[in-house]
Amino acid sequence: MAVTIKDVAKAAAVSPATVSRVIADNPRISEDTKRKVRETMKHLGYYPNFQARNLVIQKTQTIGIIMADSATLAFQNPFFPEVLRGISSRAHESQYGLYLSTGATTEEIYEEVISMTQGKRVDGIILLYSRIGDKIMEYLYNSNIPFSVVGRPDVHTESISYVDNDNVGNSYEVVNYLIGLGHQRIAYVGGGLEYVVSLDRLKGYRKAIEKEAISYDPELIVNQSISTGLEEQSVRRLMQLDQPPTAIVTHDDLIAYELISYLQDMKIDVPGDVSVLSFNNHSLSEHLKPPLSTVDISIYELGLHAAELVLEKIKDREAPVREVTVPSRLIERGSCRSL
Amino acid sequence: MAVTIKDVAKAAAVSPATVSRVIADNPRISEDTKRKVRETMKHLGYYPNFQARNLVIQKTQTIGIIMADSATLAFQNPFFPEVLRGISSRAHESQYGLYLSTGATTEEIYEEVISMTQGKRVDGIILLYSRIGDKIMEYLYNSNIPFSVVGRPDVHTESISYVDNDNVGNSYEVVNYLIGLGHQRIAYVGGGLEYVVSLDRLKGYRKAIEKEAISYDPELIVNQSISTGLEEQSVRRLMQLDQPPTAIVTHDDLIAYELISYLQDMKIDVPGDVSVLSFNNHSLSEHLKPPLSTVDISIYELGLHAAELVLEKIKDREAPVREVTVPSRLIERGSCRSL
DNA sequence: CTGAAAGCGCTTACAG
DNA sequence: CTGAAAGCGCTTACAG
Repeated sequence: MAVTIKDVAKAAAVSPATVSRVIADNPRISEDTKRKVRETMKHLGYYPNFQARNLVIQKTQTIGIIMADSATLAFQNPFFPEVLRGISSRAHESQYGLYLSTGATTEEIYEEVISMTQGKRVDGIILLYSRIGDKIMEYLYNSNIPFSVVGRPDVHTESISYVDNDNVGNSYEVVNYLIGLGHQRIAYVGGGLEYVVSLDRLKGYRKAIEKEAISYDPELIVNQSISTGLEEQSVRRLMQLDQPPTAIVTHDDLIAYELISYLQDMKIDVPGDVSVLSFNNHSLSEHLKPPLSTVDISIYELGLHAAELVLEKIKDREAPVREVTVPSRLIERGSCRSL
Repeated sequence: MAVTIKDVAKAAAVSPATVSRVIADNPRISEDTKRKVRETMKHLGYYPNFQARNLVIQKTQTIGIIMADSATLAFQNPFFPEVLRGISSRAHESQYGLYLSTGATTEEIYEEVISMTQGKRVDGIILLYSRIGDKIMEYLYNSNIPFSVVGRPDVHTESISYVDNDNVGNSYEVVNYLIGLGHQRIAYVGGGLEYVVSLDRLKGYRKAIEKEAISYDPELIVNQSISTGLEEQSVRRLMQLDQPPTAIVTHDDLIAYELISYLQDMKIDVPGDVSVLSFNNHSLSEHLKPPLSTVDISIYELGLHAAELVLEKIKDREAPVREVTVPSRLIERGSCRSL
């Protein structure tokens, strides 16, 4: 079959141990034999077998990436590829590979995580979401497996490495911005309340509202499950309120445009009648009409740091837990107007 | 450390061989001992070590996924997550894992492919693109490694399993549709000419044009590299032609909307002044203004079959090469008008 | 129906 | 500076 370390050893007239040491660039091996061995490796087309190597060193040099159920819309969202690009970049730098969860349901993914960690397929895990009462995170936490989370964990927050934006702060700032433009009736269309990011943003929203002594009106809140699209009906309900919103904050650019299309169907102009503000800064948002005011949350950086954090834990299990906050910035474009 | 097959054997008072056979559900083991062993496995929390298992059976149960350089815009595009979803689904069904390339440049990715295949990290490869003169495909082909391609290979076409749309046909149909609407000056904004899909679509375009004895005008062709966005300047050039196009075919919805935004900047109305037609049917395209007429190319199916094809090759290296054509359909919306 | 032994392709103390 | 040997955690002929 493939050429092994033994073949190289024989051809180079050294022992397999020596070949192994040459691969590891062990300083105790003379330059002469290194050269000789490397030549025959090249000549024979030798490539080390990871499985064998990993088995003995008890590592895999790979990181498992767990996303929420792939059946969801989250997949349509550019968030995933972009965060992956950040992760890839950092992982590649340290010669780590990426292993992806393939399950479609929460249960399947849970099984996968157990099997990939227990079965030593990966050295650590990046959780691409933070959800309330998540079994997978709980398992990871209890098993003392190196992992990091994109998003603030709702429990054990102090003992888990994670990367996040300042979601409460961002949301506060954004709502405050709208208030500054003269808006008082501000709706919030968020992701499902099982996600910590949604809860945090809702908290920031509320803080900003109440600071101005505007009363918090639950009617103005739509919590759209992340797996379905935005429902036209929710938008309709919102706009048919006795006091409809004059501004809407939403959690993703794609959702924002879907929202805007429903508003247009109802002959409601953006930003003429209603201002819309969003998160994620999709590459398209500057080109569409209206150009969307949105918060850039540095998705690539999120991925980069998530990788950095697991890597730290993998390299040293006693490494201190770290929390990284990645910057966000509001990009003002044309979808909001002052009253 | 972790509990191994030996621990289970000891606890269940059988040999490691027997435990191994129980895991494999070998029919020669009595139901009695199977039950006993399974219980102690459960009790001890045993999970098989993949590395060890894979080392002896000489398989990995994982598929490597190679995308074009991650530095590109292709990543912003929903194509990648959607095709991945299709692949995941099929892979999960057969209990195969997914291993992702992380390199940012062609050269890095090439090195990775060699190391993941030679180093036995994966059993097979899915190439997510087909490019002219691609070194990676050439290597895969020559090394007799199981692989499949999303997109028609430009060489060895008969000896490689791949899945594709009928790109020539689709493009022909689409251009023909525009001609049917009365258009004669039809521009084509395609991806880079290094991709077979772009070449094929251009071929279909040309066929449709020439069938009507409309002369092929190179001025109407823009071949945008896939890694950069569409350049405003190219659009400007197109529209400042002596005889500017009345319709534009473009290769991706996101690009189409970027194009449309440039046209709007130039006070050119879509579809009033120019019709626009695209490929990929992004989930957003029905919601935006104008709703985009686009070709749905069944991206999910593309992934599904790509996985199916490698799996066939992995399971049986002598399995016949197959070519799968996935259906496409033109979705007429509001971005084209008849002259 | 079950076990002892060899082996997958590596690494790494230990010895020299 | 290098080698022989043991071992990582499994599987699988071979034997009984």
